[in-house]
Amino acid sequence: MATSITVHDVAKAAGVSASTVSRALSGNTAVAAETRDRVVEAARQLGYRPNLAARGLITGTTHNIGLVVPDLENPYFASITKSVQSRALAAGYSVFIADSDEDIRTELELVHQLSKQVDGLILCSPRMAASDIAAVAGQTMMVLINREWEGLTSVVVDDAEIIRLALEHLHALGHRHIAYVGGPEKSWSNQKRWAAIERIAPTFDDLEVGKVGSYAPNFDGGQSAADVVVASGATAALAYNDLVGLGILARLTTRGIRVPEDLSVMGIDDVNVATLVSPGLTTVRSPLKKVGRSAVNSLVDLMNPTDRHSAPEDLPVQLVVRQSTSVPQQHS
Amino acid sequence: MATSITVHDVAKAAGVSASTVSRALSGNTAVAAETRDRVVEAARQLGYRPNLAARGLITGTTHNIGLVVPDLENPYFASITKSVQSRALAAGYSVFIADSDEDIRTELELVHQLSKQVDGLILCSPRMAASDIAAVAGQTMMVLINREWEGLTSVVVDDAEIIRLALEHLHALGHRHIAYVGGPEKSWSNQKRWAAIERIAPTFDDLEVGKVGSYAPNFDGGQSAADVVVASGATAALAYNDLVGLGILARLTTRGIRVPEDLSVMGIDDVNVATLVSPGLTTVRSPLKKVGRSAVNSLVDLMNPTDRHSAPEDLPVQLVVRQSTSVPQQHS
DNA sequence: GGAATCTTTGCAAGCGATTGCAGAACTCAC
DNA sequence: GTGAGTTCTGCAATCGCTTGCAAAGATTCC
Repeated sequence: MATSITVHDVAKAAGVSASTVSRALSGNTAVAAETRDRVVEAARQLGYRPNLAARGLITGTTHNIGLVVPDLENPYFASITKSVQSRALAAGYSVFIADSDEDIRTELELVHQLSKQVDGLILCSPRMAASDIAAVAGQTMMVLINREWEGLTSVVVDDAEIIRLALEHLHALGHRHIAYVGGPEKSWSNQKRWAAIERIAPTFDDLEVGKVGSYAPNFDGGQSAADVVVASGATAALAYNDLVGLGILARLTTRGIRVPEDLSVMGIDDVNVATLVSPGLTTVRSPLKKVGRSAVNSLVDLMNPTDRHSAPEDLPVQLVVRQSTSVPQQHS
Repeated sequence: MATSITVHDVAKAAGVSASTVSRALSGNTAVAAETRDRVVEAARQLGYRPNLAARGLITGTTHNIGLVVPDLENPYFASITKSVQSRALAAGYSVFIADSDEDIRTELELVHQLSKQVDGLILCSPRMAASDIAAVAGQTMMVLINREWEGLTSVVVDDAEIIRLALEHLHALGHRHIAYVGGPEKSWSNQKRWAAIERIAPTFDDLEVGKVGSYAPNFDGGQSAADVVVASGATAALAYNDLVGLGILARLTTRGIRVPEDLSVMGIDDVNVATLVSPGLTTVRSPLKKVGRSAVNSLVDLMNPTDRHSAPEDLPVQLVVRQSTSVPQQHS
């Protein structure tokens, strides 16, 4: 591989010193117009691109950010990742991606690996211990998604409102016994959602919401949960997220249990696969694109304390009714 | 933010020089066992993590790689991304992610931005012009996925075999008129697949395969294509990929056209959402996880020319029959 | 015991950029 | 023509780390 060209090459070509090249290209300091043109032209001809590592060494800023997610194949995180990447590009940052594969150890490892080569980190649905988060936060700028921690900036969707919308919908349909299919115990969102249920369920007349196990937050988890849901006698299932909902749907179909006639099923998030299935999955939509964008904005604000801060976006959730929920029928 | 600790801090703490710290921690040069222990202990206590940018500056290697994909929300690329990330981590590399959003300009822009801060690049389904690829390849180590270019390493699944398996399956069921629903014109895979069809279709008795338009390689693209497929009079549709297949499925369901009774539908790739729908989508599976892993392995080999090269993996494709294909029925 | 060899360590240079400082060149006014 | 004030540019230091070289100390061998 050809050894890449440096400021010195450009300097030589333009007949100036390296410092002049630096100044001419950065534009921070005054350089004679004629000189600048000569430098710019030389740089263009040689195809010069500054070595960002070297620059970072001296300026102390890499213009890189890191994003840690539990599972890239989960469309929920794929959407967030996509919007983070897109917004970061617009803001002049490159992004390191790290998939912890739902594993706490891996997550921590990745965070450490990344923390030294980025200006800031976005942790999405982190499972790691609060103490570890705090430790890393002391060294690196950090924004949390779907988790809060004192003193740290975070972007969270309103879990309580999600739950309220979901319960309201099911209750309005006439359901009085609902099973909540829980996600990972360590998941902050899962905890928040269950807490919201315990708080909000009593506000509805005659509504009983039971919790069913803890399952992996994906299709397989839903499949595992389905039979337990059926056995619980509930007339509706509210899944931790859409993938779990889809897993339940699939398993029920296999068993010949009709949705929504025999059992209503709801997801949460409205990831883009929720529309693909039939019956379409009723769900509560989280504004994933906004979440990612907002996280980057917050992080950029954090990293450039001098700039004017962008106003925090609000993150509205919304009930999306499809075919997987209906009025409960009497069991035979 | 606390200024991070350097070799010098560790050196002072351990009562040695910076160079000794470097040697003790890297293990490349002999260091007295007792000294090493002291250094390691000091480093551990201080939580020292080397500044990789600084190291990269001198060793000329960043231990970062870049991955460019057209669409992270597409489960096909999500799977590849996940396996690339995972394998890269195991090999000691961090990965930059770049989503070009199917746009050639963005893709080129991202490649340039990344090329200066990585040891190597993986380009997944690049749409960019061959000349641009060549230009970048001159500066940065590079591995291509789903595209070939003279002199460059690439990882490709056997499109001809995919097509052969698909046509064989549909022909065996009795289909004689098949519609191929094309993906993006600039997509190398799409070109290869259609070329394979033109070559292989004639080897089957009495088989006619027509091409239907060019559609976005996603769910929406499939929905757009469905009506045209129906109008073409084909008894089976072979989609450019699973998402297009799912889009077709959804649109047909909406129109009340039964699958597979009225029309058989096949996808390609077997992305992990293909199982979620009913009827399940018949498809030809590409070994996505292996593709990602293999790309990283090749890139690592390229970047470390001295090491023993890993044997190239073979990437077997496989027909997966689900419920979306069957014997064609006579039209009323 | 002394020369030769080996091991261990520190000094200093340098990776590719940025930037404070100071000198050179130029302008302008008196 | 001289001094003051501007502009522009180069020197040299620096960021955090690695590494060639050489010196110092330890060990071996005759």
